Amino acid sequence: MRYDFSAIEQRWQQYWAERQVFKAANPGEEGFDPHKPKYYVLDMFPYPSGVGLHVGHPLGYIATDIVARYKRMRGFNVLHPMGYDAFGLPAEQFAVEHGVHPRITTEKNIANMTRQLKRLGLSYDWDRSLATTDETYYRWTQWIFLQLFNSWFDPAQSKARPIGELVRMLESEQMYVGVGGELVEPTTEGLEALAGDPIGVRKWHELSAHERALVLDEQRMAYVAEVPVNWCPALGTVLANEEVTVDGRSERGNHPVYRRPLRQWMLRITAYAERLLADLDGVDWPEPIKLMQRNWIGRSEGAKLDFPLAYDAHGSSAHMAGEAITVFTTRPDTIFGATYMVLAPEHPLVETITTEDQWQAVMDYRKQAEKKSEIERQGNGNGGDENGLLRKKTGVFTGSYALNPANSEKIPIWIADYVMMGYGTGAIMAVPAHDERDFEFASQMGLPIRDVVYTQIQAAIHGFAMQYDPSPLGGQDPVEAMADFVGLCVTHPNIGHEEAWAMVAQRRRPRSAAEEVTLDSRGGRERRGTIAMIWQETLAPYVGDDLHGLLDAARMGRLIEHMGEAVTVPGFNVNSANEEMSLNGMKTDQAKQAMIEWLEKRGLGAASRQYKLRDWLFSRQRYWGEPFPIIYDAKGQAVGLEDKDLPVRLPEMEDFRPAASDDPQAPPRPPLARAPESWRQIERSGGRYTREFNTMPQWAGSCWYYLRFCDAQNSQRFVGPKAEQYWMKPGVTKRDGQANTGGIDLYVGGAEHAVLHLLYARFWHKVLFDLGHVTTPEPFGRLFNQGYIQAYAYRDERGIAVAVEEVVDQDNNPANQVEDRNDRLFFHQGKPVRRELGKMGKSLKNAIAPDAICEQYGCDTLRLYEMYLGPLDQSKLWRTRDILGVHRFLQRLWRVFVEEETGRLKVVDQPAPENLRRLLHKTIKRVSEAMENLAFNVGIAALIELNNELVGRAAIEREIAEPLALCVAPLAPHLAEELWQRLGHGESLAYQAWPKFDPALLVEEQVEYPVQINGKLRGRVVVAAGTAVGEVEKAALSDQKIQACLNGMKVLKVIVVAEKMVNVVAK
RNA sequence: GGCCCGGUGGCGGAACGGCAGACGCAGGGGACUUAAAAUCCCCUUGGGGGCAACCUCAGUGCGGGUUCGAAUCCCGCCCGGGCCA
Repeated sequence: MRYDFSAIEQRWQQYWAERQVFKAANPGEEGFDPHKPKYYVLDMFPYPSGVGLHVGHPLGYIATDIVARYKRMRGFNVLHPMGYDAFGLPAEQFAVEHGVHPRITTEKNIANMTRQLKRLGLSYDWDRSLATTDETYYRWTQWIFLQLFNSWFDPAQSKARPIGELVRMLESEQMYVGVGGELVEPTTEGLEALAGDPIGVRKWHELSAHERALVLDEQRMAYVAEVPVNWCPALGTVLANEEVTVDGRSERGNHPVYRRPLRQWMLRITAYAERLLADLDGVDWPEPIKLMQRNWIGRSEGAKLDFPLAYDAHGSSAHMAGEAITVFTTRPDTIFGATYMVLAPEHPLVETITTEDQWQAVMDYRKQAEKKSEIERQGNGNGGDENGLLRKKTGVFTGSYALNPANSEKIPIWIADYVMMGYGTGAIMAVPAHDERDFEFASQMGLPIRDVVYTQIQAAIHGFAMQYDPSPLGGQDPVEAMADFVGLCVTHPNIGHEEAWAMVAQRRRPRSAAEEVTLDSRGGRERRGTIAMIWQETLAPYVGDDLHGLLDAARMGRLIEHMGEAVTVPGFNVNSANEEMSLNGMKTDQAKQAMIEWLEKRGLGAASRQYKLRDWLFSRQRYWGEPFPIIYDAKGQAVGLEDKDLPVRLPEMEDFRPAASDDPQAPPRPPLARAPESWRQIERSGGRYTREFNTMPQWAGSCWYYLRFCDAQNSQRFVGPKAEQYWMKPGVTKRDGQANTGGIDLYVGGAEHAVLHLLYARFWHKVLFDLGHVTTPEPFGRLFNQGYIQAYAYRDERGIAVAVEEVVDQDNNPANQVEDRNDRLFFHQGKPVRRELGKMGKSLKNAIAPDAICEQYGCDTLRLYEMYLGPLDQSKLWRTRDILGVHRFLQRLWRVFVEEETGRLKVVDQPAPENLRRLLHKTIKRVSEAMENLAFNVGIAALIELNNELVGRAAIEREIAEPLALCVAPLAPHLAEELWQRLGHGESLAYQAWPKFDPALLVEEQVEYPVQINGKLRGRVVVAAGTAVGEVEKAALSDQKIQACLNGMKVLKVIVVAEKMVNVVAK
């Protein structure tokens, strides 16, 4: 009887399904055991694509399944669910292309993927399965949106609160409303209180109903704003920044994306920037992912300050009086070097400040800038465009000037598209000497470049220039003298410039250790000459062939312009003093601090923190997404629906296509605007309302599915509190021993979701946490990124990928048989193709479906093979040929238990030989460790080793057989169940206790010590386990071979590492 | 350009700072077979030596360093991949 994997796998999959072996009971439900700890292990749920799974997808699913099965055997209540992220662009694009309703294709795709997943024997609790497109699911996505809509972020408490609480604060006059509709705290202390409330501040009861609504809308976590967005006419929708590639194209479909202002729903994720940063410390995630999130949030420390407008000479009118341009800078230490300002073309002040002379040019420029994508605008000069031409910075002078608050200098205000409205304040102070883009712009436009920060060397050159006088040098080469001077200043920072000059002039130099070192590494040459040479080399790029040009530039504070490159590294301030203060000589950090203090004292600015993170653009002009639970009254005021109005169902529509266009100016026309009137218009308490026509982005549904899994059938709440508290309770300690604040014990998925999904989900979770709907501050306690499965792919002469299975080598061998050889040429339909390695998938046409592998070898083999490929977190190459290796292992395992000819069980009830027992316990230890570390490749290797020992034996003892079957169970569950049953057990092994190893059996009776002499292996000695270190040393030294090797040498020291090795240090 | 991750036989990969190459694939040899498949056994990092169980030198991208001892830790490079500009 051979290993009949298809019969075995079918039988056990049926058994598991019929008996609901993997159903997880919730607290309070029948079968729930409150004494067990919980373990929540989750996969990033897939998008149900039309082509189904390839073998790359289940890599993570198999890993989590192994963990789930292992944890069950370890006595945990395991929550292990699966579902589908089924809304969104790709589903809709597919539907559009095939002319079928997305619901139909989505359902079909889900059915197919479920079938594929079930075939892999994954132990999901399928009763908890969901799709984000289910009405019973998106009803709650809409409910969460309403939570956002009906809450505001209270900066005082740094948390979201119900908007009703804000209304009460306004009503009770704990809060007023400012001129711009912003919230203002009543002043109750100090001089300001005596002076009364600031001008323009109003109290709640002074506002009309409409005004009140506007004030509240400004504060909501979900709000509407007209913002510059990424408009993709070809897809007929706007996209989030994260969905736009570096070249300004859509991630889906690679269409051009344009920047234009549109009214859109936004989510106030920026309010959480600080907490999203800080709370990363409480979770156990890969450091690179944390880093990517930190970079994305992009906190920068600096100052916000005002540049007052200068309105004297150029006939600027009185309406500019008192106006100022607010800028944010991370380099307040360089304010003295700000020689001009730049506004983003869209900046609201542009129209105010532009003079008549410049009006036409400025307006023309604005139009031009609008057409460019943000990425085009960002392009810094060193990048070329498609034609290899350098992208030039562009800009126009507005005709107006501002006053530099540090030195009261009048500086010109320009507009340029390299400044973006969406970042900072949409205006910058330009410091060309110390910012690359400003430098480039200034060089191009002929604006002044003033040095205010020098590196050590530059400071020394500057010092030399100030001291320089050719007369005392006699015949000495001035370049040599400068090298001497600079070297002296840099190596002896305490020597003043005058003193240094005096020494150089007299050719006297101190000797020091620093010089010795420099000399030694170069070797040999005459001391003074060598050092001078080195400094001359260092200075060569500064000097060029024009020392006097350099010295003149240095004297005038234009060294950086002379050098042709901005200095952006920290250094020492120069040329930075006014009547009240001086930064000169300060280090950058110190200068920043001093400048901020001065600005604050003068009321010109203050320390400030900025984030790169933008608010989340939440509207899409597509059909296949969650409709907003929002309606508009006759005045266009947005109103949130009530719970009882949910779900807002997607209307049935014949034509759900987006209004795609090639015209960047085409207006967005969401498909829902064409929905039947009965859907678009609703009556409510006598008024007529219109629905919101946008839909939510794909990320919405994936922001909270892990919560729904805890209580997937709940029709009363998005998740029941008991279920949430149980399954989402932080249960793991981080690997550094600190408490974990995240609820999910293990979350496995690809690193491509590092910033998008993970940041959005954390944001929603925190809002829900603040509002009291969930009990942990973070959702994902431990995150693990699995690597990709790569495969060879082939491209023809046009660079188009061709199907792998149609490629052959020069001898007509199928490519996948010889792909790892380097002497092969490859052909597709007679034409040569180029081989490359890439992530397995549709686009490279190198996908391999799991179904065929399951057919040929069984899914236990597939599971094992995927895990055996290598470390889970690394990318690895798929080679179908190698599957045989693990398949043979399972065959041999079968034969260890079952006699092939008769089908008789080979297991005997006798004690096992000592050496086998020891090997078994060592194996249990290795496999257990592998399970904990997700190092399944190593665990499988251990099992293979044990099995190789057993394979020749006529019989196998039960004390070996049973633990072996249990150890195999998480990895190859079907075969393990079959063996377990044949061993005489009536029940599934899914909840059998994981085997324990006996530490006593791991201690060898004898220990072989390798003996090294001076770190080189020279022999071995065998001693009894536990032999004292001194005895081991004696044994090693008296060993014949070691004696021979030590012949004539003097033993200086012997290092004995207990149970490890001996190293003899001899001479 | 900055940051992050990686680089070990023909290949995938093992290896708490302690015997480099576990385990698997491919390859070679053998057994059983009419033959094939399947199965089983042996060999397989490179150079040199030995009839031989073996001996010996080199060796974990390159160059330095720390250490009794480095694939592993540190510094500087090179190459590949990723993220951000």
